[in-house]
Amino acid sequence: MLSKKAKYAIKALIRLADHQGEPVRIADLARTEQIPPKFLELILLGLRNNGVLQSRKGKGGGYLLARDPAKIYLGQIVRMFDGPLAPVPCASQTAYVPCADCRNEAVCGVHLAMKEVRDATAKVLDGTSLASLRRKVDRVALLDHNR
Amino acid sequence: MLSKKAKYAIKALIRLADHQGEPVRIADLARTEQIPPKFLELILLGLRNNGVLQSRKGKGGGYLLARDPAKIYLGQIVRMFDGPLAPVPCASQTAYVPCADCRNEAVCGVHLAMKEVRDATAKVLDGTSLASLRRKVDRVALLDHNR
DNA sequence: ATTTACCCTATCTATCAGATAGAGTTAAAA
DNA sequence: TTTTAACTCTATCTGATAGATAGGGTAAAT
Repeated sequence: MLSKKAKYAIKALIRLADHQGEPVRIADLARTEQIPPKFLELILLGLRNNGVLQSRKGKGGGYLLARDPAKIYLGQIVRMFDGPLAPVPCASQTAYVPCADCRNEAVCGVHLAMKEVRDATAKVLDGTSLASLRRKVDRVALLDHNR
Repeated sequence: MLSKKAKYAIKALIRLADHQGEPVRIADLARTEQIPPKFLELILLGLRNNGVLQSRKGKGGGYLLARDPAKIYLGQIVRMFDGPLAPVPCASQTAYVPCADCRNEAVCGVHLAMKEVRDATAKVLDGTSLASLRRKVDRVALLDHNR
C-alpha cells in the first residue's frame, strides 16, 4: 500500500513541475490538491530535507523543485516515505535484511517470488520521472478530450 | 509490504505441495517453517475456508492442498490475506474504489503510475503457481549445489 | 471411550499512519 | 525598522491494525 504521505508527495511534485522556477505556497498546493495543509507541510519539509525541493522563506516564498523534473524519479519519492519497494526485507536491493526464519535464502520460494515483484516494481518506479509522468498524463488527457 | 500471514501462508503451501495427498499436521508445519503454531492455525483455517486447502480431523489428520498446485496462484493467496495488489484503491482491478480527492482520474499521475505498478505485480503473482514456483526453486537449488 | 487434531471466537499489545498544534525563524516589503 | 508572510521544527493525539496468544468446542480414528 502506498501511504498518503507518498501519494500526496507525488501529487504535489507533479503540480510543482508545472510551475518550474515559480515558488508555490503550501496553502495553495494544499487547496488545489485537497491535502490537509499541516500534513502537507510535513511532507514538503521531508522532500526539502532530502534535496528534492528547495524553499524560499518570507513574502513571495514557497516551494520549488530543486532539480530538473526529468531527474526526479518516483522510486526515490516512494522509498523516502514508505521505505524499500520490496514486499519483504530479504528481497530489497536498497535495504536488504535477511529473514530470521529462513534456513537457506537461495532456495526460498517466498524470496524468489518477491524478488521478482520487487524488480518489476522498481522497473516502473525508477523508470518514471516527474517529466515522463507529465508527458504520459498529457497524452492521456488529449485522448480523453477527443472522445 | 507482504504481511507475515501471507508470507507464512506461502511457505506452508510450498511445503504442502511437497506432500501431495499426505495430510500434514499444523504442529509439524509450524516447527519446520518456524511459525508460531497458533498463528499458523489461523492462517491454515483461512486457506481452508477459501477453498485452497482441505483438512482431515482426528488421528492421522492434518492439512493438504485442495487442488493441483499448478492451479494455485500466489496472487490469490496474497489478495486473501493482504487485500488488493494495487498500491492505491483507484488502481485496483479486483477492488476498485475511486479517490475522494481526485478530480479526474483519467489524468491523475498517481493513478497512472500506480496502475503500471499494479499490472507489473499482478503479472508476476498471478503468473506464479505453487508448481511453477517449486520448479524455479529446484532449478536454483541445483545451481546452488553445483557451485 | 479416549485420544488426536482441527475449529472458532475473543482478546491483548505494540506500533504506526494520519493528522493537528503551536511556538520559532527567516526574509521580503512597506 | 517594523511588519507580515511564509517556511521550520518538535511534540502530541487518536484510531486502526498487524502479530500473536488463549481456551474451550467439535469431529474422526482407534
